[in-house]
Amino acid sequence: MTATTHPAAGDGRPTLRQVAELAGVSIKTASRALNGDAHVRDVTSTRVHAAADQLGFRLNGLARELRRGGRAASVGLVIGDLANPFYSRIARGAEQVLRGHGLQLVTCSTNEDAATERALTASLVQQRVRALLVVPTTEDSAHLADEQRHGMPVVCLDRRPVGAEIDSIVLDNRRGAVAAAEHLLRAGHRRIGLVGDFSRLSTHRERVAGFGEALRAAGIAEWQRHVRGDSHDEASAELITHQLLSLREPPTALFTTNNRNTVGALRALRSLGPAAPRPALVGFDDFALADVLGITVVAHEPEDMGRLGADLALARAEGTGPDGVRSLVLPTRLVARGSGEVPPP
Amino acid sequence: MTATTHPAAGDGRPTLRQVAELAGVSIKTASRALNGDAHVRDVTSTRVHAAADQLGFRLNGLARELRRGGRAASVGLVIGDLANPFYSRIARGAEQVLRGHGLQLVTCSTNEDAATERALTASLVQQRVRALLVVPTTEDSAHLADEQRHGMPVVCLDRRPVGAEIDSIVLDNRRGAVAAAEHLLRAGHRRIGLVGDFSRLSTHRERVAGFGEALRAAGIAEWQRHVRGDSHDEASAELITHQLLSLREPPTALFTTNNRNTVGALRALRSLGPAAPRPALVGFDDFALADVLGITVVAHEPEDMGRLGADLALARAEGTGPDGVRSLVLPTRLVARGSGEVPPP
DNA sequence: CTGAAAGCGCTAACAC
DNA sequence: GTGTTAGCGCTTTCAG
Repeated sequence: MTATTHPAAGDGRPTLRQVAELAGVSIKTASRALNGDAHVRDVTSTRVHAAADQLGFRLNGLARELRRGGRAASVGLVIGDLANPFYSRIARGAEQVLRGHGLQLVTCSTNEDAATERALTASLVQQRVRALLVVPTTEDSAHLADEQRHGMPVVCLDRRPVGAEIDSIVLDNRRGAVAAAEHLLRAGHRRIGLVGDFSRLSTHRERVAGFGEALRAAGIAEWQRHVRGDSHDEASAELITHQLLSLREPPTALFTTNNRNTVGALRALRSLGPAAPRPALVGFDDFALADVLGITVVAHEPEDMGRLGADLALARAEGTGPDGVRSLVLPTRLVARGSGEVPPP
Repeated sequence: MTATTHPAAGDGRPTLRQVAELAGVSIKTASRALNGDAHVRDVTSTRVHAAADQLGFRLNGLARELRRGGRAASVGLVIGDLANPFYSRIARGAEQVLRGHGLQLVTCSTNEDAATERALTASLVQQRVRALLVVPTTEDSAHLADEQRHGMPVVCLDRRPVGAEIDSIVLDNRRGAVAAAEHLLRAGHRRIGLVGDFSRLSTHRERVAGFGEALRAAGIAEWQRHVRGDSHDEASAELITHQLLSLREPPTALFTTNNRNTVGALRALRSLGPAAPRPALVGFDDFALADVLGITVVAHEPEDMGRLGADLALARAEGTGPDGVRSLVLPTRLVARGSGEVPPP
C-alpha cells in the first residue's frame, strides 16, 4: 500500500523522478544532467534532456530552493505606489541588478500606509525573499530592524530609517533644496513658497531644512511663512498652490518638493489663465515632459538608487557586505529649463 | 548518528519544530495553532504563539507551498518596461487584485526582446507562479501556448497572441484609431501623418487599420503616404515627426499611436519654435500632464487591463474560468483637450 | 561516472 | 484536542 497523498500534483508538471524513469537513470543522475554537472556521460545527459523535453519538465524551484537553504530566488521591493514613475524607476534599476544574479523582483505598493507596509514585509519574509528593499512609510522602522535581526538583509531607499540601524541609500536632499532655493534667490525672488510632502518623511524634512538654510543665509527671516507640507498627491498640491497664490502677499516663486507636487502646481498655474503673472517654479524630481514644458528641476537618477540598493542587499545576503551600517547619499543636479529663471514681477 | 545535513539553515530563522518544542507541544499542534485552526485549545494556542513570537518565527512559505501543491504564492507579470507608465499602471491593477487573494506580483521587463521574454517566462514557470500575465513581445506565442498546455494559466495583455489559443485582454484599437482619425478629419484635415509602433505588434496593425478605414471613408485614397511605423521610443518618434514635417506636402495633423511616440512628437514640435505652424495632434494612450499641455488623446484604463487579467488568470488557476478561450476587448474614449481641434492652416 | 538514502520545513491523513 | 507518520520534489552526503 503506497498511501500516496495527492494534495495537488504541482500543476500537471512531471517531476524529476518521472524524467529519470523515462530516461532509465536514477533520480540523482537526472538531477545532475539537468543541472549541467560535469560528472555525467554525454550520452546519459542527452538521454535525460530528451526525456525532460518530451515530458515538458521544469525543475520545481520551490523544492530546489527549500532544499538549498529555504530561501526563494527573489528579492522584495516595498514602495509607495508602483505607478509613480519615481518608484517604478527604482524598480527598474533593482530589476537590472537582480537579473544578473538570476533573481526576480517582487514588487509591493504600500500606498504609504504603515499597516500595509508591515503586512507586506511580513509576507515577503514568510516567502523567504533573499532581501528586502524598502521605501519606508513611517519613521517607525522597528519591524524592519526586527527582520534584519533575524537574518533578513534590509536596505532602505529614498528615506532614512529612524531609530534603527539599517542600511540606506538616500538623496542629498538638503543640498538639492539649497540649490533650488539659491537658484530662485539668484533670480531675485524674496517670497518663495514651498509645497511639501508628508511632514513625517525624512525627505521632506531635509528638503525644508535646506530650503530654510538658503533663505536665512539670504537674510529672509520669515521663510517659514510660505512653507506648506503634507501634500502627497497632485490634487492637494494643486489646492495648496492656489492657497499660496491667494495670499495678500503671494510668493513670487515656488519650490515643489516632489514630482506629484510639481504636477499639481502646474495644474494650478494653468488654471490661472494665460494673463495672470506666473510665479517662478523649481521642482524636486525630474519628470516626463519637464523639458517640453520648460520646468526647472532638481534631478537625480532613481534607477541608481534601485541598482545600488540591490547591490548592497545582495552583498548582505551573501555575507560579503561592508562592516557596520552603510548609508549612501546620492547627488542631485539642478537642471535649468526656464521656469526657475523667471524674475519676480 | 543523526547525520544532520546543514546545507544552509534557512536564514537564522527558527523552524516550526523549535517553536513546538519550546511550547511543549507536537509540531502538528504548533502548525494548527499558527494557522488559526479551530481545533486547538485556547491555552495551547496562546502558548504556541508566545513561543513563536519569542523566537521570531515565520512560517517558511517555500515549504508550505511545496507541501500544498508545489505552487508559489505569486503571479508573474511579463511586460516591456516597468518604467513605462502604461505598463506600471497595468502592474498596479494586477497587484490590487492579487492582494485580495494573498498573492504577490513578480514583475519582469523584457525590453521588448523575444529571447528575454522566453527566458523570463521559463524562469517564472520554474518558480511555479500561479499564473502568467504577459504583454507578448512578438507574434510567436508558441512558448506561451506550451506553458499553458502544461497547466500554467496564461493571459495575454494589450497584444493578441498569434497562432495560439490563449486568453487575452486588449483594447479596442481599431475603434480608438477610427475615433482619432475622424476627430482630425472633422477639424478639416486631409493630410494626416501617423507615427506608429513596431509593425509586428497587433496593436500597431489594428490602429493603422482603423486609421486607414476612417481616411478611406473620407475619400483619402493615399492615406498610407504619411504612415510611419517601428518607433517604440521617444527619440525615434521625434525623428520621424521631423521627417514627416519636412516633406514637400507635410501632414497638417498627426496621430501618434502610443504614449512614447506622442511625447517624442511633442518634443519635435517644440523644437520647431513658437512661430512655426503647429500640426494638430491626437495621441493614443493618455499620459501625465496631457491635460496641462492640452493634448487630445484616445484614453483608456491600463489598471483595468491589469485587474481583469489578474481576475481571469486566477480563475483559470482555480479551475473556475470560463469555457473556451476568452478574448476581452476594452473600450477607449477620445478626450478632446485642444491639440486635436486645431484646423489646418 | 552513477546510485541509495536522508531530509530541507511544512501539512494531509489518520489515528487516539 | 492532540500526536504520529508519510511525503511534497528536490539536492546533498556518502558508497560504490
